[in-house]
Amino acid sequence: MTDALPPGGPADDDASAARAEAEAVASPPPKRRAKRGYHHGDLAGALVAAARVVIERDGPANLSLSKCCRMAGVSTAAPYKHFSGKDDLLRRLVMDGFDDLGARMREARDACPGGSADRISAMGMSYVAFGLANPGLFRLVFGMAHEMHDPEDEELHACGMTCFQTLIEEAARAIGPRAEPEEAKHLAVMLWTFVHGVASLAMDGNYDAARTDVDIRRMVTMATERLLPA
Amino acid sequence: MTDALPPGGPADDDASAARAEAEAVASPPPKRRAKRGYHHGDLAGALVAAARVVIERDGPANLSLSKCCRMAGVSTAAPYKHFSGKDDLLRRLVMDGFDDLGARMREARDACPGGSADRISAMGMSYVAFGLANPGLFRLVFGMAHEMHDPEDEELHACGMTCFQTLIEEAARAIGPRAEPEEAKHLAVMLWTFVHGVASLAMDGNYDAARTDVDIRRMVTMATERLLPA
DNA sequence: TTGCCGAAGTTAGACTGGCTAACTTAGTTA
DNA sequence: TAACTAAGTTAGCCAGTCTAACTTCGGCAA
Repeated sequence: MTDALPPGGPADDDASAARAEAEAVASPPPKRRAKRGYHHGDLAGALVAAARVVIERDGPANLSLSKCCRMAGVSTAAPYKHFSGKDDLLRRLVMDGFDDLGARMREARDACPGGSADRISAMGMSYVAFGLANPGLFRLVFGMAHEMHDPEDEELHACGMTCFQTLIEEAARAIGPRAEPEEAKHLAVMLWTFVHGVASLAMDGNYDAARTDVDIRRMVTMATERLLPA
Repeated sequence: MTDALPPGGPADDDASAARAEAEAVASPPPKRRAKRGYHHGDLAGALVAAARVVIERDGPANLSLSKCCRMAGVSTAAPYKHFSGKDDLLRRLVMDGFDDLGARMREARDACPGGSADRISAMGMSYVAFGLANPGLFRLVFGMAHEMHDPEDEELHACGMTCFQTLIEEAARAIGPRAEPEEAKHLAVMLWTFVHGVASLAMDGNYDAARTDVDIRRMVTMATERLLPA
């Protein structure tokens, strides 16, 4: 991969968010002030923050509850007072991830002065930027999640849907006022598919591996234009 | 996800290949005939076959060497006579995966009577079909592999490149005789990106999760047409 | 034919990680 | 201020990766 990401864009926001979270790992927040002795104050939050750090540093496969515990300075049995197990902690991460991603996409859309095509490109870029800034989380959200979570988990499902819905709305606007719901949905799926492909391949280093100079912004813009119905 | 896959197509070939391998797990091949006593005969092959079964049944995250050992009927220390460790076995799977995928793409291309666009669509469909038939392997090949393998591993890299090269050639043919190498490469990346997105989202159940009826064949054909330069 | 050598198994065990049970600590509330 | 409860702790089980040291067996050379 090469460039194509804004130097002060959402990617950096994400990175600094992760950094801020990293600091929160060891120290509880001001509210609910505990003296940081026997009781942590906000262990659940600290574990989530630690997990986000580990997941990016070592990859989702190498995330262990023990590591998170060590980072938070508690025993390995402590998490079970807040989560039913490792999977439950990961579920929390996935839901937060969906929320974050959705927020960034809406931000990108709202900050875009252009027409529908531009807004869709901007949302696409924010999707890709999110993946590149949080590859571990992204993989967790779209990949591993299905291996371990109940497909009937409606709360989790709703988080993902909220995200997708934003894109469907914009696709409907691009088609025009006479857009049929199914048509907009299909267009949204196609656009989503493309940016998801970009994010996945870029993230996993496959563009690098293919030794090809890929200008992500150019490619997303071009694909959006071509995929939108004439 | 819904349909869009040929009932007798490559997906079934893949499935039956997996089944054949499953049978090979416990019994050594005729060559190098061992009496199946102390010595296994082809433990390396049996472990790879077992891993392919487990990876699809339980997901890559839940693959354990121990499980493979149990399936092959050997002790947990036995694999270390053939592989340097779990990662080394996975490396073998990834290389086999690339080889398989490349072979299927070339088959699809050669079996296609139409023009360039049709051939590219056919290759795309075979890529998606491979992902759907071997989701665990696909995830391993394109995802987890980068978490654990040396980026300098040239042998592994070459396996992936062979695959990608096939698509570049076809992209060049689509552009025409005056295609510049970079142009063909960029087109190939874009096409690859789309089908990779399709495979990833379909595989992980995200189309289902989005509660959208997606006709994969139609979408791949349409996207290929639109993404090819007019 | 025999005997030795090496490849391919084995058992035992160190170490890590997930998770539980039983206990302890300390903040809140009557 | 006593008791209740939330949120920690230690100890320990089980599964998994990997190593060290031992055993088995097949093939080859004397």
